Amino acid sequence: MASVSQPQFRYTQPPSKVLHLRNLPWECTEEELTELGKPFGRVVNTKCNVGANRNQAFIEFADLNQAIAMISYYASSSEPAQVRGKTVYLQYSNRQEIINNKTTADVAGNVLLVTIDGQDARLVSIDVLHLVFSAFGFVHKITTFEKTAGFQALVQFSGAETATSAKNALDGRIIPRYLLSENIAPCTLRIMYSAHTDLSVKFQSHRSRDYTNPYLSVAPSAIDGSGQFSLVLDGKKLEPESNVLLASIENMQYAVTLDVLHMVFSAFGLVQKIAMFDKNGGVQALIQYPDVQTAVVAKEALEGHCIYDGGFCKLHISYSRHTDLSIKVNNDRSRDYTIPNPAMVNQQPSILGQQSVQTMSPASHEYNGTQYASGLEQPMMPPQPSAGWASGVPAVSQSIPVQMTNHPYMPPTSMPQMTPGMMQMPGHGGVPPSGTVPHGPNQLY
DNA sequence: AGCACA
Repeated sequence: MASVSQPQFRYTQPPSKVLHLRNLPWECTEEELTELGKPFGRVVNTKCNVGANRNQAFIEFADLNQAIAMISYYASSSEPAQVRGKTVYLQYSNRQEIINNKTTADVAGNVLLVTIDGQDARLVSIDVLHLVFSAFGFVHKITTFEKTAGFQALVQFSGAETATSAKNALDGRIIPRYLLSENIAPCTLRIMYSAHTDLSVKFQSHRSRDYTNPYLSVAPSAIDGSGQFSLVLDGKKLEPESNVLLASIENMQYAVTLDVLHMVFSAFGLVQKIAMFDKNGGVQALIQYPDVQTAVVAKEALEGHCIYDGGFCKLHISYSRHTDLSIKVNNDRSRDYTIPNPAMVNQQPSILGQQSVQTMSPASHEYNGTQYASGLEQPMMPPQPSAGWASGVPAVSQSIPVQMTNHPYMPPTSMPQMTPGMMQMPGHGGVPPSGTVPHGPNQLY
């Protein structure tokens, strides 16, 4: 065998009045260390939260014999040294004194270094962090990053006072469950002071935010393929208002056709163009109005509502960065309604005609995601749109059987005419009498 | 669970 090289660790240390402890709970305080050493002598200095995991510590006794007493005691004790129920391992330190560089982590500042602990720590969004810390004062900026210590965030407050109150209240606590998805494991916050006083946030992104400057440009990485912002700031969408809306459809049990979208969005004003596309396994659409105001009203009215009863085809709407869509071809997925197209008009009703023959039971035509992709099969006829906003459908579409649901939306300014029949539709089943169908968009003009 | 920001 080769000669014995220097062992990485020496298992017997020469005595020192400084003891090295490991396997401590990270919450361990200097007071607890003092308590632990007190029975054996006078503790003159301590240092906790040492090491990358902050689970090591040092205790310095006034006299070497006191340190020896403690080591000897626990060497033969049946009860191990414990802090907060955790067994701690101790040995002589290879240093002779504790050097207490009172730096960053100990000195109160306006910026907190937050470590998020837990299985799913990195699933905690910056918005959740913002919410949690905002309880203690205005949060100026947040940055998040990954280090060896795990998923961390720097949270900037106005001053050390608010930062300290947040630290005192949140250090060691878990993020309230109701702020996280049910399937996310508990996340604990560990908080120290950072040496920073002002974070530099260049972009609004999923990793960093500057709440003092909402109009800071958005990181290119945060803009998706459709030119859409996906950020949220203070619970509000960050993107500026636009005359073009991006609608994504959640829980799409039924195929949503261009015509259904046109009908729904026409309730708030002239729809100039619609483009539908597949995104992340779902369907999204860009809907263009002539002006921003109409789009704002439509967004406010439709956001979060379902096209069909039963929570089907829930709409999520945000503003697009687009102002004018370029529709290259009029087909079942995109349409420019500003350009009269006789050929299209002739093609289009055929789709509606075929679909209008019978209604189907909802179960018989669940959206399977392949209907569009195949290109061979026409999207099947969904049950009639039935959500509250349909009350705003223009009079030309009044043959649509509209049901008033639990959350009827009344457009704040211009409530379109209601025909008596619209109000009198019975039931909430979402399945219309057979033979009813949305009018083709061409009839609106 | 192994020595103090490298």
